[in-house]
Amino acid sequence: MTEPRWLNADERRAWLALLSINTMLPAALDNQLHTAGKVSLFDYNVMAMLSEAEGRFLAMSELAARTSSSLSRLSHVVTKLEKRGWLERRPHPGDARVTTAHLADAGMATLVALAPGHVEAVRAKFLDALTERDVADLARIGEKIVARLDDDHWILRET
Amino acid sequence: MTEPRWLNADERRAWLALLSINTMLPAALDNQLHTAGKVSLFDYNVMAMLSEAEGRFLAMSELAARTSSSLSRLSHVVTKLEKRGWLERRPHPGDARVTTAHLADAGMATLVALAPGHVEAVRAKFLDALTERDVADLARIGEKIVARLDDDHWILRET
DNA sequence: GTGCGTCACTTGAACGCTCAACCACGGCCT
DNA sequence: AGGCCGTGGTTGAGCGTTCAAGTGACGCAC
Repeated sequence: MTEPRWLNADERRAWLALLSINTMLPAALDNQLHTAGKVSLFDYNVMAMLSEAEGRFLAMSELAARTSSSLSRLSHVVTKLEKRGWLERRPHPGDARVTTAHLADAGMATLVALAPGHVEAVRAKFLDALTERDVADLARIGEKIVARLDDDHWILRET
Repeated sequence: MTEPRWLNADERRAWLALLSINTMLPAALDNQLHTAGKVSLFDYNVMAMLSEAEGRFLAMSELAARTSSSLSRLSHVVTKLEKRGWLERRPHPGDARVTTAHLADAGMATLVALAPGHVEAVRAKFLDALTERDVADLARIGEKIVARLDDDHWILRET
C-alpha cells in the first residue's frame, strides 16, 4: 500500500478547470439550443452527425460511436426525435440486426435553422476566449486525452 | 443576416475533442467511484470541496459555486448525502437565510478511503496521457475558457 | 416600523439518463 | 442441421437533474 501520487499545482489547475468546463460549457450551449428550439446539445449532435454522413443515415452503433454515447441512451433519444418527425428508423437491408437512423427533411430543416446560432454560441462561450495557437494546442492535447479514453475513437480515424 | 463563421479545421478538432472528453471522462471516473463506493463524481467533489474548506463546512451557495452546480442540484444531493450520514446541514448563526453543509466524520472517512483510487483514475484516464508541458498548457487554456464562461469563477480567485 | 425587493435556499413534478434484462439475428463449429 | 456465443438493438424501472414555484429572512427606503 504505497502513498498515492497526489496532484501537483499544474495538474490540479488543469483538472479543476476541465471539471468546471465540463459542467458549465454544455449547460451554456444546452441553454442556447433549448431557448432557440427546444433541443438539447445531444439532440443537436445526433442530427449534426447524421447530416454529415453519406446519405444522411448511419447505423445506430456507428451513430453511438460518433456521439460518444451508449446505445441505450441513443435509442431513447432517437425514439424521441422520431416522434417529432425529425428522424426515421429503418432496418438495414443486408443485416437484420442493424437499424439505421435517417435524418428526415424536417430534421434537416431544423438543423439548418439552428446551426448559425449554435456555432455563434460555440464561438462566444469557448473559441473566442482563445488565440489561434491555443486552439491548435487544445486540439492536440484534447485528442491525446480522447485517445487515452478510447484508443480507436472515431475522431482519431483520419489518416 | 450575415453568413455565420463556420469552424475551421483546428477549431473543429478542438471542439469535437472537448465534446468527446466531456462525455467520456466523467463517465470513466463515475464508473470507478461507483464501483469503489457507490458514489458519483459529483458526490465525491462535493465532499472533497468541504474537506478542503476551513472547519470542513461551507455555505450552500459557496459550495454550489465550487462545484459549478445549481443550488437546486446541490440541495438534492446534500439531502441524499445527509441521509447516508456523511454530511450535516446547520443554520448559519449570523444570517438565518444561509444553510451550511458540514462534512461529518463518516463522510471524511469515506473520502479518505476513496481518494487514492480516485486520484489514480484521474491519472490513468487523463493526466498520464499528457506531458508536463501539455498539463501546463491545458491549465492555462482551461482557465481562459472558465473565465469566459464565468468571469469570477472561484478557481480564478487566487492572486 | 412598514413595505418591498432581493437573497438563500427548498421542494415537487417533469424530464432525461443509466443499468440490467431481454430479444433476434449472424457467424461460427461440429 | 443443431447448438452456441457474440453482436446490435430495445425496453422499463430506478435514479438523477432541471425547471418553476414557493418560503422565509435580510436590508433598504420612506
